[in-house]
This record gives sequence, structure tokens and C-alpha cells, in this order.
Amino acid sequence: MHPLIQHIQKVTSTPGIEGDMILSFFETKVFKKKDILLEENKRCLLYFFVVKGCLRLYFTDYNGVEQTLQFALENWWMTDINAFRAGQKSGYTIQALEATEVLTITAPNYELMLAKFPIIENYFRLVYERAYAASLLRVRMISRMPKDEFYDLFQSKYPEFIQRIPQKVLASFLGFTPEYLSELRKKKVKKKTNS
Amino acid sequence: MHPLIQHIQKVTSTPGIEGDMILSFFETKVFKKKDILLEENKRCLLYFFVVKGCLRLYFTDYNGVEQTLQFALENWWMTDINAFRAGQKSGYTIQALEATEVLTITAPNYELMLAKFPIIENYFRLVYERAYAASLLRVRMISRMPKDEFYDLFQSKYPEFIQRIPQKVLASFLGFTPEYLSELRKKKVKKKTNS
DNA sequence: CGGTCTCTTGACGGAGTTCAAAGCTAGTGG
DNA sequence: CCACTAGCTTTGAACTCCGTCAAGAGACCG
Repeated sequence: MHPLIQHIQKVTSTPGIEGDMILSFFETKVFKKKDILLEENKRCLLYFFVVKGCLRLYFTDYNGVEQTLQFALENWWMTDINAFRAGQKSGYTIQALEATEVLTITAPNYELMLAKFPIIENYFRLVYERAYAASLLRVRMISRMPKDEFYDLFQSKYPEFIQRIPQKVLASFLGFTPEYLSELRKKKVKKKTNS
Repeated sequence: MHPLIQHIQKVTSTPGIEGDMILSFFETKVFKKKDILLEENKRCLLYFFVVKGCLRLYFTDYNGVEQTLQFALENWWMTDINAFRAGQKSGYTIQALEATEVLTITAPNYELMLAKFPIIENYFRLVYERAYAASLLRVRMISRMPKDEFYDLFQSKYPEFIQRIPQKVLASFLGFTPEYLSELRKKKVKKKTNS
């Protein structure tokens, strides 16, 4: 069974969903490492579901530095949701961090699908509930927690990310410079060998 | 017509919703300024819809300082959504910043209502979509933007807040100390009188 | 009024940035 | 399969934003 259908069944606790009708709204696409899926200031036409691989969403800040706001591993959704719904220009760029397979859906199809299948409406309500809660938690982590503690926390909570993601990108996600991340890592290694 | 019903109609673009059935799931409560609606580490049993007034959601950080993560004005929903759904202890405190009237709903009633009225499922999906996008934007604002610029931006985007909210709380939302906020305000006044 | 809370001011220190330059890796083409 | 290069990562030094502390001035409420 397709990973998306599995995910819908799991999230909504509803077994036996007939997947073919739902999958017919989507198209499969494959991207190479570093490919751009959505570009800042271009119209946002697609919503992505990660089947295999890893994406990141970032923007370019006031002095030209890329700031990563989100990652999407398997079974995550990603787009600039505001721009997607309004069919407007994206405020973010989405890039593949690895070779990545996604399902894509257009805004009209997204609306159609939601209107036609109550279970999908339910599914997305739950997906957003979680995403929202996760985003709040993110703000909580960032806000005034010493950065080295934040790094520790992130490391212990998402060890998979540390391995899959370049330091530079990780630093921009955690909210500091690559140089400082490097310094932190050195400190941590020292501590470990001491204890 | 009740503000909640108006809001549902507006968000879902569906006029003529019969409100009484929906409102029967809720209870109205009134709070005074500084009253606590939900307390950190107590079970989170209610979801709040602000009819009139203003709430804030905060937690107490690792050295005992209150960090504000969200405000809720008229027509906003607020609770610790994770704790609410799981019926567990809240990670946040919710407090009234003004005399505030809210609608409250329990978790069982929330589930019932969603299951019974597809339009409500649709409504909450849209509400979370927005809340999620707003939360992302928040992270975007915080991340490595110089704090004085962040203050400017917030001021120009939400002037109503600046007036309704105590400085101390505003500082904790913006991610810096009351002392530094005070310093910023002084600078701004100077600039204005110069120009 | 008095007492408690909030806001302001200023001095000081340190966490984290910036800049520059030197290793390192991984991807590319021959 | 190796050599070369562009981009990552590390290091170190200088600097600065912003937090901490302490103390005074206002504001609000009973």
C-alpha cells in the first residue's frame, strides 16, 4: 500500500481506505540532491508529500543569509501554505537535501479532494493540529534558551537529523552561525572524553 | 448572531449556518484581568474561543522567567492543543490580559462536534492552516533578525497590541528583556524627534 | 496616602557574531 | 580512478549586542 494511504489510515485511525481514488489526485516526482522544488518569489502551485528523502524550507534574510525554518522527512507535508492557498508568490524556497521522491498536488485538486472525501478533511485537520503544536514548541525552544542547551536538546531528540543534514544548514535552523556551531561541537567532544 | 457563528461563516465562506446546535456544545465564561484560565502542569480540559478581550499563553523558562508565546484577541482560539487532545497536563499557562469573555468546550464535546458537523471539521482545518502559517512567520521574524528591527516590524504590523499589552509581556513575546525594550523605546523616540 | 508592581537608567560582562584564513570533503571531468 | 576545485568546516581574534544586576522613578489599587 502507498505510504500516503498508510499515513492517512494511521493519523485518522481509519483502516480500509480505498487509496486509488485519492492517489489519482497526485503526481509522483523525483528530485536530486540540491534540486529546488519551489523558489522564493515564484508562484506556489504545488503541495509536496515526502515519500522518501528529505526537504528543507528556507528564506533569504536581510543580509543574504539562508535561514532554514523546517525540515520534511518521510510522511511530512511541505509548501508555503499561505502562498499555495492563495496561488501567490512564495516567501520561501524548498530544496531537496537528498535524492527525494514526493507526491505533488495542485491547489484545485487539493480543494476538490478535501470537498469530496470527509476523511481527508479530517486527516488534514489533524496534520495541521500537529504541525501547529510542533511549531509552537519550536518557538519555545528558541526563545531565550542558551544556544548550547538548544543544540543538546535537538541532538538528543532528533539524532537522525544530525547525521542527514549538513552543519551549515543545521546551524541556520538552530539559529546561529556555522562558526559557532563548530565551536560548540568541539566543546561537546571535549566534555565526552573527560567524563 | 453570535461572534463564533459569524466567524465560522466567514472562514468557511458558508452563510446560513444554524448556530444553536453548535453553541449548545459550549459554555460561556467571564474572567477578570490577570485571571488564570489554564495553569502549567494542571490537566488541560478546555479549549477557549475569545469573544471579547485578550489572552496570552506563556511558560516559565529554566530560570523562572515567564516567556509569552501567543496572544489571542477576539475570534482567536487558544489552549495547549497537545495537552487538550490527550487530556494531559499543560505545558503552558493561559492568562487574561484584560476582562475577557470566552466560550469554552470540553475535549469530548469537541470531538462530538467535529464528528457531527462536517462544516466544523472544515472550519478547524482552516483555522489550523492559518495558525500554523502564522507560527512559521513568527519563527521567521525571530530568527537572527536584529531585535530592534523586529520591534519596528511588530509595531507597524500590530499597533493594537502595543497599546493593549504591558511592556513586560511584550518584551517576553519579542524575545528580550524589559530593560532592553525600554532602551529601544528611548532610541526610537530620539530618532523621531530628530527627523 | 502607603505598598506593590511596572518601567527606566546606567555600568558591566559575556555569549555569540563577524571577518579572515587555513584545512578538508565531496563532486566533477578528464 | 585520480586530480582539481568549489564549497564546506574549523580556528582564532576582535568586537558588539544584549542580558544581568542594582537602584530609582512612576503608576496603579486598595
